[in-house]
Amino acid sequence: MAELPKAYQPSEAESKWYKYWYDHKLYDAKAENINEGKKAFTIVIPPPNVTGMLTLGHVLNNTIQDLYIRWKRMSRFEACWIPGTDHAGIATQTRVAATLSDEGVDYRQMGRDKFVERVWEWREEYGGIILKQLCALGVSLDWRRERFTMDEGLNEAVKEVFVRLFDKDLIYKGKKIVNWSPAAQTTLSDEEVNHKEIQDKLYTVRYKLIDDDDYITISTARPETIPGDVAIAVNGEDERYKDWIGKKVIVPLGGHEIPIIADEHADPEFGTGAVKITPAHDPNDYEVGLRHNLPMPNTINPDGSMNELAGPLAGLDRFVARKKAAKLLDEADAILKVEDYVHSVGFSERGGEQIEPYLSDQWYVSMEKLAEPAIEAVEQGHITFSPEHWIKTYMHWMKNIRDWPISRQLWWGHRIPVYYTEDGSYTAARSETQAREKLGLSADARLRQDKDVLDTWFSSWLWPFSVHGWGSSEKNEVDLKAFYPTDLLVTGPDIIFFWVARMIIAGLEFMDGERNSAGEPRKKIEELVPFRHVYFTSIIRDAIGRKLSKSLGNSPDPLEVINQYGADALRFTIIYLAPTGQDIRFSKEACEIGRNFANKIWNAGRFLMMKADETGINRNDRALPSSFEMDELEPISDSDTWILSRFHSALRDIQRHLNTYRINEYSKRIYEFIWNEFCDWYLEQMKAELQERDEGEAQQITRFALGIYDQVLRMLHPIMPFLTEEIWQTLAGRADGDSISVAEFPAADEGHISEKIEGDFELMQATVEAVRRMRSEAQVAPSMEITISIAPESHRSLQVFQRTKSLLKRLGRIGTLSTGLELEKPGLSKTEVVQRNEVHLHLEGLIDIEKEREKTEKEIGRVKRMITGTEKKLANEKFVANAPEKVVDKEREKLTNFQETLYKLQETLTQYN
RNA sequence: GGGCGGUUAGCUCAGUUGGUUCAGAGCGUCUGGUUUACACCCAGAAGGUCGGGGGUUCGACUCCCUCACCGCCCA
Repeated sequence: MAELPKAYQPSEAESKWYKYWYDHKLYDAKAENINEGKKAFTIVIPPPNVTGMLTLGHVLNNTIQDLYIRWKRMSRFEACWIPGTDHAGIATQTRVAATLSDEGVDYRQMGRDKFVERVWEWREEYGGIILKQLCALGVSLDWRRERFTMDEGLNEAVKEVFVRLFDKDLIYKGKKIVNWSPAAQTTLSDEEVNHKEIQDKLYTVRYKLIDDDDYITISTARPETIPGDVAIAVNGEDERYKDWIGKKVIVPLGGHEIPIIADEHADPEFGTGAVKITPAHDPNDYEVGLRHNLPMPNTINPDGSMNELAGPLAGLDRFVARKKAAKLLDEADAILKVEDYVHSVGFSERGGEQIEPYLSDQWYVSMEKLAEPAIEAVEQGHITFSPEHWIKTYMHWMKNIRDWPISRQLWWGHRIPVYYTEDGSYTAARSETQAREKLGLSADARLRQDKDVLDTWFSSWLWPFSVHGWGSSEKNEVDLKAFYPTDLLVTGPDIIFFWVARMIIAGLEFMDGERNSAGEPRKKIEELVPFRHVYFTSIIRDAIGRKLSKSLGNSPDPLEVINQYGADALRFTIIYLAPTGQDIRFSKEACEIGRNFANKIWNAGRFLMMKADETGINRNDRALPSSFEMDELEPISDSDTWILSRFHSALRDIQRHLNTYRINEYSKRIYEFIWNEFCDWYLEQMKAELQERDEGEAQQITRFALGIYDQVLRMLHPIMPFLTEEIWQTLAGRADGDSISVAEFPAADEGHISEKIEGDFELMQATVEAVRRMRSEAQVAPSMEITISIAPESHRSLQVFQRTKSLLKRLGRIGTLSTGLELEKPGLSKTEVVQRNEVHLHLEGLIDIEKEREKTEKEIGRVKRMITGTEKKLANEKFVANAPEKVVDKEREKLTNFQETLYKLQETLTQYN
C-alpha cells in the first residue's frame, strides 16, 4: 500500500471522484424503482439564473440539498435531484444588451428576432457556467434531467397554463398604474420593487385661481409632474376649502386650467390639505382620477424622460426636469417654500433605479381565488416550513394578495400567447390555429401576437412539474407520477412571494386530476402540493455582519475558497455556521474549521491503515462491503463496546437533527463525535489496548476499529462527500462503480446504547482528566512519570479502576498506579475528588503548599455554596411536594455527593496546615 | 404605522417540552508539549450576575408583560 500523504489534499480527489460518480451514473433516479416499492425522495433545484455566477448563497443552498439527497439516497430512497437554470428575463436581456453595446451595437436597432437569437447564442456559450461551478461543490444531481425554463417543453407548459387561466377568466388585461423600470423599460411586479426611505425636497407651490387673485397651495415632492396635473383635490370635510370646491386654477407649469375637486384622498393633516392630482403618475391620484372621471395625460416617456406634454420640461430626464421645474416655478414666484422631506420611494430590485409609477395596459393574473387552496395547504400542514415563523409571512401575503402583473416589455422570455385580430378582438391560445378557431376565423385570417413576454416567474412557478414535461408533448407521465410532489424545497426567504407561494398556487391549480404514483387522478391536497417541506436558508453576511455585495468587495468567490480549503471544508463550514433562521457570518478564514476537521478525519484513517498493516490485515479484507450491517461488528474490548454505544447515540441524534432540519446541530454532533469521542478517546485508548493484546486480539481490535470507522465515514458522507469517498476507496479494494455514496447509511440501534458502559467509561475519563489537571497545576514536567493512588468510593468503582488500569496509566501518563479500598492517603499529595472517588497525586517536595491551600479553600467554598443551595431547596416543603420525585431524588443524591466531597476536601486541607 | 427576528465568555454562536454539577462550543488569549495519525496537532487554564425592569412558579437563560438597542419584511 502506498503511503498516504500526511494531510488531506482535496483538489485532486474532488475532480477525480466527481468524474467517477458522473461516469458511473450513480445519481440517475429511476421511476421504475418506485413501482417496485422504493420510496422516492425528490428535490428540484431552485434554478439559478443563466447569467449567474456561483455565490456563497448558492453554496449554502445546494449543500443543504445535496446533504439531504445523499442522506436519503444512502437510506435507500430513490433520490431524485433535478437540475436546471432559469432564463431570468430582465437580467439576461440586460446582460446581452450590454455585451452588444460593448461591441457598438444597439440591441433595439438589431430587431427582436435577431436579438433573441443572440441571447440563445450567449446562453449556449455561458449559460452552463453556474451549473459547472456547482459541480465543484460535489452536487449529486441527476444530470439527465437538466431543464431550462425556456426549453420548448416549458414554453408549451407556460402557454398551456396561460390559456387555462385565461379561459377561466383568471387572466385579464387591465389599465392600471404599474411599477415602471425606466432602465429596463418594462413593468415590474410589486415584489420586484424595494421601498427605501430617501431624503427629498418638499415643494409648496401655489396655483392661482382663475378670475381671482387668490391662490391655493399644495405640497409636492415631484414638481416635474405638474404639467400632468388634472385637478386639485381637497377634503370635502375640510372647512378651509369648502368654498373653493368647483373653482378652477391655472397650472403654473403648463398654463392649463384644472378644477378643484373634493376627494377623501386629500388629507387635511398633510401639508396644506390640498393635493395636486396627476393620475398617470401616482397610484392614489389614479384612483381619484377614476372616481372623478378625469383625463389622464402621461407626461413621461418609457425611458424616464419628459415627453412633449410636459411643455417646458420636454426632453429632459425626470430628475433633471425636477430641478428645472423648481427653477421655473421659482422664477414665476410660485414656490412658497422648500423643505427637507423624508419619504419612501420604490427602487428596482434588480437594476436599483428609482421606479416610476406609470399608467399602462398590462396582463394580470387574478389571484384571490387561486390563493384560497394555497392558504389551506399550509394551514392544514400539508406543507411545512422551517423555520416555522415564515408561515406568518406567507399567510399575510396570501390573505392580502394582489393581482399579479405578468406582462413584461422585454424581448427575452415566453411570449404572451394572446392573438389579436385586425379589428382588435383577441383570445389566448396554444397556437395561432387554435386562436383562429376560438375567434371563429377562417384559416387564413391575419393575427397579431401580443408583443410582450411573461414575467420570468410565470415559468418558474411551474418548475416542480414542468421539469417532467407537463403541459407539453414531452410530458413524461411515469416520472411525473413518481417524482411529484417533491419532498423538500430549499430556498431563501427573499423569494417566498416571488416563487414559493406561487409554486404552491400553481401545484394546487394545475396538478388537479393528474395521475399519482398509484395511477389514480390526484385529488387530495397532499398529492397536489409541489413540495412537502420548505427549508428557508439563512442570509450570508460577512464577518462584521454586512450583506455580501460586489461593490463592497466582501464577497468571497466560492471557487477560490474551494481551491484554497477544499469543497468539503466549505460545505462543512457553511453548514456548521448556519444557525436556523439567523444570518450567517461568514469569512473564508472560517473554512479552517472544515479543513481542520477534514484533516482530522484523514489522519484517523491514516492511523487505522497503519495499524491494519502492523496487525497484518489484508487490504481487501480491511473494510466492509457496502451491504455491511452494523450487527456484524463484534466489540472486543470495553472501549469497543463504549464507542459502539457512543456511535449509536450520535447516530440517533444525527437522524433526529436531520429529520427536524436542524442542520447545524447535525454538523456539530458529527464534529463532536468524531473529534472528541472517536479520535480523542477511542483511538487513543486503542493505542494502549494494542500494546497489551496478543497478535490475534490486536488484529480483531483493529478490524473492529476499521468497521466503526467505515460507518463513521458513511455517517459523514452527506456533508463531506469527496473526503469520505477518497478514504473509503483507499481503505480497501472496491469494485469499479462501487461508491460510499451508494453504500447504506447506518441505522441507529438503541440496543447498543449502554448507560452502564458509558458510565464506567466516563469515570475513567474524568479520572484521567483529574490526573492531567493536577499534573498541570502542580507543574510537573510532562516527561516525568507520576505516582497516583486512588481510593474508590465503592467496590464497583474499584472494579472500573482495575479494569481500566492500563488505560488510565497511558492516558494520564502515570508511572505507578495503585488502587484499593483500604488505601491510605499518601503523605504530601494533591487530591481531586472524582465522582466521590479520591484521586491522589504523590508530590514529595514538588508542591507549592500555599497555592494548593488557596485552591482547596476556594473549592471548599464552592462546594459549601452548592450544599447550602441544595439544602435550602430540600427544606422547601413546596419543592418537595410539587417537584417530580425524580427531581427531588436527584437533589438528595447531589447533597450526599457534595457532603462527601466537602469532607474529603477538608481532610486534604488539614494536610496543608 | 403593522409584522417578524435578535440581545448569553474578547469574537461568532449553541442551549426544543422551566429543575444550578448545563451556563456550553469553536475561534482568540494564556501555560505546557520532539506521546511514532494529525502543530490543519495534543494536554491544561482563565473568562459571562444569560440586554434593563417587573411578573408567574417551589424553581426561569428557558414562560408572560414592559422598556432599550440592533436587524429584516410589509405598508
